[in-house]
Parts: sequence; C-alpha cells; structure tokens
Amino acid sequence: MTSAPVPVTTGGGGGGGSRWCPTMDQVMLLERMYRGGLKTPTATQIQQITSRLSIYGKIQGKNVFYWFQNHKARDRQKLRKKLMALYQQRRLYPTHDHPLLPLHPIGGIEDVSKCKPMINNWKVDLPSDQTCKLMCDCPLMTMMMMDHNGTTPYCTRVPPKTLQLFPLTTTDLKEDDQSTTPPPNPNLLLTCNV
Amino acid sequence: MTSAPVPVTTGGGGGGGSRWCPTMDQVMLLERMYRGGLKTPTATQIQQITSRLSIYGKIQGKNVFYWFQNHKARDRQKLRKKLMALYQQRRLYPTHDHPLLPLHPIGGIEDVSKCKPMINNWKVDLPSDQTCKLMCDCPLMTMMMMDHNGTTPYCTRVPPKTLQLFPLTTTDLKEDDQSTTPPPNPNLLLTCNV
DNA sequence: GCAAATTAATGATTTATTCAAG
DNA sequence: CTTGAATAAATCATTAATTTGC
Repeated sequence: MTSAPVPVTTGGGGGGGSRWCPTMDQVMLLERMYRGGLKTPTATQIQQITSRLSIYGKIQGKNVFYWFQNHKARDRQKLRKKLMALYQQRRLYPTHDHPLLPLHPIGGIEDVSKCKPMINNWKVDLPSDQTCKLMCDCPLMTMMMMDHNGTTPYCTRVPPKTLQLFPLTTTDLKEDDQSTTPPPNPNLLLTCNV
Repeated sequence: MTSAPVPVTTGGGGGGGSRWCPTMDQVMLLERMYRGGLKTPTATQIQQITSRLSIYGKIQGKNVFYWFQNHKARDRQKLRKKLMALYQQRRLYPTHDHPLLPLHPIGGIEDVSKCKPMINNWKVDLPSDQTCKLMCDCPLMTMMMMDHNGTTPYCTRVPPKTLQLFPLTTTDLKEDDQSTTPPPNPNLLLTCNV
C-alpha cells in the first residue's frame, strides 16, 4: 500500500492515510478497558470493540489488536526499565523472587548439567547472616547462561566468589573434528580482589 | 497490506480437528516454494497458495501463514545452533566480521562510556602474532553488555586478560539514595589461570 | 512566528519464544 | 520429538512534539 505516499489527513480521516490515527475518544476508551483489566482481547472482543469505537472514527479490527499488543508490551518495557535502574542503583542480587532477568533453567555454557545445581545452591551456601551484606556491598560478576534450548545466551549477575565457571567438558558434537587438536582445557577461574 | 494475524479463537469445540494436519502434497509444495525463495508471502500470495493447496485437503490462510513463519524461524534456529556449536567447539573469538552475538554499540553495565573504547580496542592491543593463539587456545570470558537502548543486556565472549570490568562510577539516578551507604567500590578483576 | 531539523511516540511488521497436540 | 498455534519481544516506519536558527 505504498502507492499513496502523500500523508493526507491526520485524525482518523478518510483518504487512506498510511496508518491509523486514533481519536482522543478512541484512545480514552481503549485505555479505560486496558486499565480495567483487558490485556489480550479475543477475536470476538476485538470485533465488539471495533464496532463500538467506529462511531468515533474510522477503525479496523487489526488496529484494536495492534493497540492492545503494543500497549501491553510497552507497559512491560517500562516496568523492566524501572527494575533495571533500581538494580543498578542499589546493586541488588537478583534472586528467584526478584530476578534481574527471567530465570530459566540455567547452566554453564559448556556443560549445563554440571553448573545448574551449583548455581541453584549458591544462596544456600552463604552464611545466612552475611547474605544481605554480600548482596549489597559487592559488585556483581556477570555469568553467561544458556536457555533450556541451548539457543539463546543470556546473563545474570552473581556475587563474586572464586568458582569454576567453565568445566570445559567436551560437548558431543557429531561433526567433523579432524581439523583442530583439542586444547588442553584449562579451567577459567574468576576471582575478586575485594 | 501484508497479512494481519488477527487471532482466531479456534472455537475449540466441535467441527474440525484441533489443529491443521498438512498432507504430504501440501508440505511438499510448501517446501518447494520455500526453497524457491518465498520466505514471507504477502496476504495475496497466502490466499493464492491456500486455494491452490486446498485441493489436497482442508487448509486455511492462517495455516499457510504460520507454516512460513515457523519454517523460516526454525531454519534460522538451526543455523544459530550450528554456529554456536562451532564457536564453542573451536573456541573462536567472535570478531566484528563473525560475531557470536550481534554487536551493537557496547559498554559496561555500570558506565558505558568508560568501557566502550577499551573493548573496541582489544584486538588492536594484542601483539598481532599472538592474536590467533590467544583466540584459539584460551577459554573466553563473558561480558555483559547493554544494547543501544540501555534496555537489553546481552553477552559477548572476550579473551581473558586481567582487566577492570566494572569501573563502578556512580550512575546519576535522580532517585532517593539515603537508604544505603555507598560501598567501598572495590574493583573486580578477572584473571585466568591458564 | 515558522518551518527545517531532531527527537520522542506509537502504529504496523517481523522475529523469537513458548505452549501444547499428536 | 516434531510442529502447528499463539504470544511476546524486537524492529521498522510514520506521525506528533520539540527544538533550533532565522
């Protein structure tokens, strides 16, 4: 639909502007419904809303669909930004209750099974008295994790103890391997000079 | 207009099976089109394909839409997995030409401006002779980055030198800060015992 | 005041991830 | 485990605010 590049009318007007421009009334009613708890309307609800709002100006079902998608997404985005700022400011330790990033089943990058229990038990290992101090007073290290599909790496910040991050067990890849000699697999340690 | 994926509530009850089950002929033809280069059909193309394939069995436009979406996504996913496996197997150093992850403008999590030039100059700092050795023989450390919006952290792996990761300059957030006394800001060093 | 130039909002698409049927 | 379906996240693109120099 690029044949009419001239941006004709604002305000939901007729001529086929390149995108929907909601009227004040439409936005107001949409926001009221959203705040009322309607986050993901069904197709039926979308159609009802569309016809109810069409008396205020041109509108299509997909406009309503997109509006709710975008509004929800941008709400979450704002929330994430706020949480992130708080975490950075206070240097909090992300827990399972308040994760900095969503905590999927986690594991080290080289061998999931080895790292996962270690990481999950971290908080337990700490003397319960010093936990809070460590959480607040120490800079945090960053660890790379892989999601459970092994496709998407993500990070979480952990208190800097000396620990073995990469067990470096060889992964069982079925590809050709004659080109490189296996490196001596040194262990990488992270230490903190606090 | 391209396809508008307005959700269909699937009614759930009665009528058809709960999800589309493509016939062999349908899959074959879809794959032929895909390999022929059609990755994201337009709404018009989807309708044409749908009617052409409907002679082999029940099919809807949204089935075709989803098929192409999923096929494309899973192709990319397979590629990513392969690349990731190669990187891990060979322990390659991700460069700007072959990044392990997309390289946006990067920076440390605490203070972007301080980290960015350091990171960008890493390769330059290395003696050009030992670059390859370091790239191949060392396990890589992981650093947390923030994307250009400051919203999404992501990781990249870097050769383990001893370096200052978190300068820990105080960020200028305008919120109240009387609750916590500022920590002594120790520097966190990462070292490698190769 | 007033447009050209920037920046911020937000509608629309595309891509990634997750869920669940078989 | 595969894969259709659905949702969420990321991205693109256009429009409204706004700044800026005149």
